[in-house]
Amino acid sequence: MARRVVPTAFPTNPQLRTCDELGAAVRSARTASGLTLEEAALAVSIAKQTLGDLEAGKPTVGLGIALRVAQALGVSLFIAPAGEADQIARLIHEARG
Amino acid sequence: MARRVVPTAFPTNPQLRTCDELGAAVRSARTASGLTLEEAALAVSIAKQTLGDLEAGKPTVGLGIALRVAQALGVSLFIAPAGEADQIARLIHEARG
DNA sequence: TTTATTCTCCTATTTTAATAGGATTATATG
DNA sequence: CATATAATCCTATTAAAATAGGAGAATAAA
Repeated sequence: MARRVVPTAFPTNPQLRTCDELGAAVRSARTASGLTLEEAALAVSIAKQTLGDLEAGKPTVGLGIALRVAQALGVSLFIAPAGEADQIARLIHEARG
Repeated sequence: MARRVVPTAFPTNPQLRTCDELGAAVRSARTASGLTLEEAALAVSIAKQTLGDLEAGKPTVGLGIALRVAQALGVSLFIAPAGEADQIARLIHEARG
């Protein structure tokens, strides 16, 4: 009789350009692990509203919080000079089949 | 007789874990393009101090600002589930020779 | 359809980010 | 070494993030 945490899709595009994309990834990772917003927020020591904002793609969230939450929930980030971007995006895409 | 913008190295580790790493990448990209802190800050419409904070790895900088500056200066980011992290890191590393 | 639970809003408060301007420090170059 | 210039470090002000707590809306599942 209980509503469960609803799984969402991880973004297919490997390039991270916007806050929305990071938010979607974080939400996907959180729901995949079955944690509620409140549980996850407690686990990373932030307010549930802040985590909600991050998942909603609000650009106002602090960079440190965003990186910490991403890592804690299982979202990995990568960095490269823009010149390598296309090649890397292709590599990741291919590696997924 | 003038001091020029000093080039710095881009982080070798493709994985983005900390604010410091993003800061180092941004600084590397900025200096590579020969822009001063003030010029670059003006170009992306933020205060020079904020850009300085970002490059110094301060976690307090806003996520939206960080992503916007990274993109504008030529730093590309990628995102993936943690399960793919090692494989992707290896791919990027190999692609660089 | 009902219901337990999750998520999203809302308000108020406190903390802190972002800014502007300028002073100081550091250092690449001549 | 001398010095022009970039980066850092101040101070003060304004704007906004982060928080806590709870009310309301949405919705999986029985």
